[in-house]
Amino acid sequence: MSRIARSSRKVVSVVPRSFYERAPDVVARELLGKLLIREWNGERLAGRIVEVEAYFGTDDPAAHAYIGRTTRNAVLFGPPGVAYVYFIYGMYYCLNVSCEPDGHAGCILIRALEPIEGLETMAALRKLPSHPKPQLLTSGPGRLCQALDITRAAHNGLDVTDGSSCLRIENDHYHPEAILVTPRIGIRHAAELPARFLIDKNKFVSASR
DNA sequence: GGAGCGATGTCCT
DNA sequence: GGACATCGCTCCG
Repeated sequence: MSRIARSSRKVVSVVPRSFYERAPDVVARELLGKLLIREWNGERLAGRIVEVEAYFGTDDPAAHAYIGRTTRNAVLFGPPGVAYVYFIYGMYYCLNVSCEPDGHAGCILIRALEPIEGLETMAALRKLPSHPKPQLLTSGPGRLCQALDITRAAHNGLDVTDGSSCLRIENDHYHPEAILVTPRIGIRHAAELPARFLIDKNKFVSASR
């Protein structure tokens, strides 16, 4: 059985572009459990994606793509598997990944991670004391961008399907046991649409308001 | 532990 | 000029 024991250690690989070339709700559900990797000053920061939201294209009143293509949201209309980072409320960044084929808008908002590697560095980047409650590190879209030092200037337009990218998404073949679907959080328009996906019973999903 | 609110930059009308 | 896919701090029970 040693042969099985060896092969049970699955290969970790970057999630390919074809994964993102589909509808936002499909991609969102399947992104749960994947790893977000950030190479920061030679250190590897990593977290498991435990909460996401799907944003559709020009038909979705809550989506940035709703108003049509502009300089700010151009990434959404480009190829899939690209980071869309925007600045919100004068203080925070939010990380999305574009999906749908090139020319069609759509994205996934990464809302929460379960921190896996580099927790002390994340705490420092969040300006929290050493050994904080880990839930404070990456539970929330603004928080996780701060914890991984993700900014619009550095990361908007970055290819997350490139294995050499400082920001990428990998698959270690973890499968969530149960997934919950709820309405999206913090939006005015189309607030009733069930497009928020989260891993059931995971302690690192963001608190809803 | 929950509701209320202020901070603050960027984009679009 | 106003909206905004947020967060952390108050104040109150």
